[in-house]
Amino acid sequence: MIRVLLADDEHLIRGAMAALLALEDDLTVSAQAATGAETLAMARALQPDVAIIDLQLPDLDGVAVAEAIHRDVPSCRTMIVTSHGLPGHLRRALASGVRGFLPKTAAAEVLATVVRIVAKGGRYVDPQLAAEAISAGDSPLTTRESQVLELAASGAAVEEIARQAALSPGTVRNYLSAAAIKLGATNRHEAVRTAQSRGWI
Amino acid sequence: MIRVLLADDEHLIRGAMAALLALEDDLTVSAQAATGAETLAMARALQPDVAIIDLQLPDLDGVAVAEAIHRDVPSCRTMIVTSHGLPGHLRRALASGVRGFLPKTAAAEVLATVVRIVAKGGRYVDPQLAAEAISAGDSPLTTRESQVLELAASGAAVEEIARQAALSPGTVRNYLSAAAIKLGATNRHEAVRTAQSRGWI
DNA sequence: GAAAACCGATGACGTTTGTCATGTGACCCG
DNA sequence: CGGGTCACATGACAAACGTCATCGGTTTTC
Repeated sequence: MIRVLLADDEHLIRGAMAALLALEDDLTVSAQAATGAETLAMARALQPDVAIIDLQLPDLDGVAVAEAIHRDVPSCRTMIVTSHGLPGHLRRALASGVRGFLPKTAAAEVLATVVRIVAKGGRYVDPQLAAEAISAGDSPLTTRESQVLELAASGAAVEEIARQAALSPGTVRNYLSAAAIKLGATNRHEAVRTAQSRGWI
Repeated sequence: MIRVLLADDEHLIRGAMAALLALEDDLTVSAQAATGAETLAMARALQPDVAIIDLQLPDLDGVAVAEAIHRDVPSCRTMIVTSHGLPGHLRRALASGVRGFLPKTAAAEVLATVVRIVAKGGRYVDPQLAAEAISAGDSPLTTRESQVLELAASGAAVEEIARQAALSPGTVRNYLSAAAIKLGATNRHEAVRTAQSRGWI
């Protein structure tokens, strides 16, 4: 029997997925969590075989939770499910040892299959997403460009960004300009949207 | 037996919700749809008792689908489920005759209950969301302010917005300025974010 | 029928951006 | 050790933006 930990902040969805998994004879949902901290605590306490983690959790990023689980509960394999299938997220997830990556647009039937594959130590990535991730390539932005662009994502003015990043306003504008050029955008806001759509910030 | 039509573009979620509803003896999921057009076609063909519609569908807005169903299949009651519980959406939905409104953060147990209430002709709105909708109030933006702000949401420049809205650039700036003031924002981008967070655009 | 909104436009103003040239210092790699 | 990349900064200029005053026309409302 494969023991599953289910983490998703949307209660309705979490319950629905539990119902879906309950249909399988060889799987059992032994715990559910709504936040990253809760997920981690339950993984430690119950040592499940597989943790299914939503990428968007209120406190922590799903990938960060997975990383923490790998560190604290090495026997527990992890897989990510997400609404927004962004190449950047997939890249980050795989780099941190996540074994399964499934967009919520995937067929309902595959969920149990992927859980079994992951439980056995295998890997599964949604084929379409994998293709996108390969064709999208890696982020062309430097560390600082990413950071500044991330701060710009909230719509803050240059001065505000400069304060938060402890940089001079002129430097901030340079970084934003460089990022926009690399992303083929005509201004910072377009650049923010592009970077977000590829999961680079 | 209450016959349910389930519409959600995320296959995994749709399947999971179907599994959840299948646990109830008095409910049956008679059809599933992934797009607005599909939903409408199935509602016409099968005349279900209740349609559960996700707010975000690839082609049409969930509320628009509900409206079309009310027109074409008056016997079918509708309810909306959504990831983002925005007051503006709730307002729009209720105005167009939707009888149930549930954020996906609601408890899984209530789903079947709400379906039964709606099937009987009753209404159900998530209490927390209702409170937010009341306290948030209605949009202070005029038609044109909303429209221009919506175009600005994509990060387009004033000239681009002016072209798309068939307005002069100066007029666009006036509307954006007025909208920003009404929303207490210091620039258009902050205004866009504020308006989006309240479901006003 | 007047007042109050809203729509659309223009011109002017100061501020904020985007862009470019240029410089310094740190670090890594061949 | 030298070249390349990155981080950070400054100064300068043109373009875009935010704001305000003001105008005329329509619709809604009291």
